[in-house]
Amino acid sequence: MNKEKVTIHDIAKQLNITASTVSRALKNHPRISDETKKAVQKVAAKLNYQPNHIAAALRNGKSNILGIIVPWADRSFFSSVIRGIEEIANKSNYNVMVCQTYEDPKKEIGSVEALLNARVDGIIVSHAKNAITFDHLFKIKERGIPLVLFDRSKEELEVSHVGIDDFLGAYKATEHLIQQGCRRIAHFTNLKKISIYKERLRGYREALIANGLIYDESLVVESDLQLEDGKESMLQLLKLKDIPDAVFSASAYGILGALLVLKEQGIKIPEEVALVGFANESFMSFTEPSLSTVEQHSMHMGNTAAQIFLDEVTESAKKSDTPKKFIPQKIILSPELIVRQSSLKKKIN
Amino acid sequence: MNKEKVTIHDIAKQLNITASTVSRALKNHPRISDETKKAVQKVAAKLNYQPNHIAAALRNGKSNILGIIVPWADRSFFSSVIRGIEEIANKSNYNVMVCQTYEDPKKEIGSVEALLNARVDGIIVSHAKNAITFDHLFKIKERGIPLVLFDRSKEELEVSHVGIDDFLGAYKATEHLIQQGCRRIAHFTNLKKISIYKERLRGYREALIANGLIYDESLVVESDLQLEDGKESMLQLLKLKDIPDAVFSASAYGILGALLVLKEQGIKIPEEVALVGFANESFMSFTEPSLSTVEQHSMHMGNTAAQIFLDEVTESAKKSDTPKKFIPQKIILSPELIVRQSSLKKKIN
DNA sequence: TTCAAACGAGCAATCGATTGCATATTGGGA
DNA sequence: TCCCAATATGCAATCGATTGCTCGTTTGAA
Repeated sequence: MNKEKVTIHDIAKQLNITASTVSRALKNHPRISDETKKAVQKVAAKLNYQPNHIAAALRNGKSNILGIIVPWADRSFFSSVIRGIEEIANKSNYNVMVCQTYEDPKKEIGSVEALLNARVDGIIVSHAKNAITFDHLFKIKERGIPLVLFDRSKEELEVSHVGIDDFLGAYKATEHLIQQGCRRIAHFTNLKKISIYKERLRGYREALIANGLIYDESLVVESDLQLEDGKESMLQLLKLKDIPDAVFSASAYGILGALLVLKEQGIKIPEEVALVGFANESFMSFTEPSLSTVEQHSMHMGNTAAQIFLDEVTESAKKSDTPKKFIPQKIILSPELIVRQSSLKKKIN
Repeated sequence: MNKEKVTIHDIAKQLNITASTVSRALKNHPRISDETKKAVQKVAAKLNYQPNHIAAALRNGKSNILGIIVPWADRSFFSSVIRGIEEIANKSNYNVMVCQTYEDPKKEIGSVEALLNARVDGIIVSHAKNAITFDHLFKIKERGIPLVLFDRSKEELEVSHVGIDDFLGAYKATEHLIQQGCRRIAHFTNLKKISIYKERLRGYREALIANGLIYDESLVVESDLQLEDGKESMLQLLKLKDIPDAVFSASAYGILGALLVLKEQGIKIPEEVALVGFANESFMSFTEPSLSTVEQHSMHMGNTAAQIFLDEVTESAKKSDTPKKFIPQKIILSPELIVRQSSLKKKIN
């Protein structure tokens, strides 16, 4: 029933010492005697004292909260990254605050605002695909708050980033399709301002060329890469005189859309059209046929992003006599091709 | 480059007024002249002033953060609920802080601790299935912080709760299977301490009895209801002399496990075994055949939970001369059966 | 003309933890 | 015995926003 707040002052009063001493005792300050420390701990426990982090945050200028902004928290890619971030952050006593933008640039700006207002100590972002400006991200940097981007990045931002080698992932995927005997490989892409899709497109293209195939623009379909977009794109491809014998989508939901359309039309996968997606969403192993895709090591990506953040805060905590210019880290993880039924024409012996 | 913090004092200095006035002006206090208000707003904008919510939080004793604890944020049920909560909470200027427990009771206790330390203004929880004690939840109540449970509840807690009518959902699902001609209907359940599974089991049982079928314990399989559990449970059922002609699972992943096993064994769905799950995970419409299930109106559940929270904070904000005992609200939403291929033996005309 | 009410803004305390600097106590060496 | 150095705490300011109370001006009604 001790309904309300127990503060260090209450503890101090009980022991006839000051709050300063209590504060130091609780933080195991070397100048406090062991005797006092024990006494303080005992009383703290007895009164069920809970430190007020807000007060500490105000005084210290840090909240021990790490902000995360993602388009969707329920995509398995993003949720794994979040989990990876939490794993590392929690160990260093940070809590995370997750904001979803639902790919809406306005919501993204609002989220940045909210996190900044909550005085988070750092922000990890994978920005909305159709972001128009990046002023809000610049703002974070200007405020001196560590900013780490993952997956989707923006060169101009001069900020740390962790992603996968999108080019390589796409290259591997495309090459795999070629090895399976496909010759007219279509690609679903998104041509907005973010580099990952450009890189995937480039990987696709280079793989074609390296294998003596031509890069045919009519086989490259641009969209938002969601489920419905994937369906439409596939329908569009089916209207061609000469339909493709494979589709490599830069997204998971995109390839799912293709799969649903093909099944509806009674087109055989992978015999007539082979499919490979990008990102390892859980549903991809449950579809019929199961979907080949490019695994992005999302959990590890989260770990890495969190680690970069931690490095940056501890770095900026050091009083830098030499102002030491900030060098953003760019970390590129290696993707892995996961081959499932949707692209396996040949038997593996 | 105005690297650091602009405070109301900086604004005050520029205008030769005091911080009090600035504070009031920004909050549109009636006792401040319009002239002053405009001047303050102008300077605030010019200096790019960002209010420090932490300071306000300390002073006001409220952080405007709403904590959410869920087992998984990437299950579509939970992520929809979270979205529903955010929708309402954001409108009232609350930010949410989401913690995942991964069904681990220890993590759940840690999450409560973390949220309490962050001084959240309320906590909305769907607790871990295998929770052993509920002391941590009691603690929230004792601290006078609004607590709302959703989906999974705990009677003893005397706390507001929003859920669906699990009994009815299960009843409908079971009755539907019976109408489709199934006579030996198995059930996947979880017999831990939470009532939702008990209610679903009861709904299943009552539906059987009401339709003149017997309740056969050997057809009720208990597990953790995850994907692997579903597989094992199905395998177990297949060992019976007389295998069931339908399975109704109290979870989505459980029924998916059943589906995968049945397909592997070449057993036809729904002809030989019909399937119905619970909770509308997105993958359920992509499987082959697509899976029938019970929709829980998750977004609406989130809206409701957030609304209850808002009601409770504004309620407790009123200085209650009459201490007015707290009456927890219990809100039960109505579930909806979604019939897909996995349970549709008869043609619909 | 007079006085109280209405109005606008300032003062200073407060929220709780933290921390640089000052102070008090003790002990040991010269 | 004296003095310096540890050692253990206390003092008071600070972080930034908020708010009850006070004080000086206006304004309008009697």
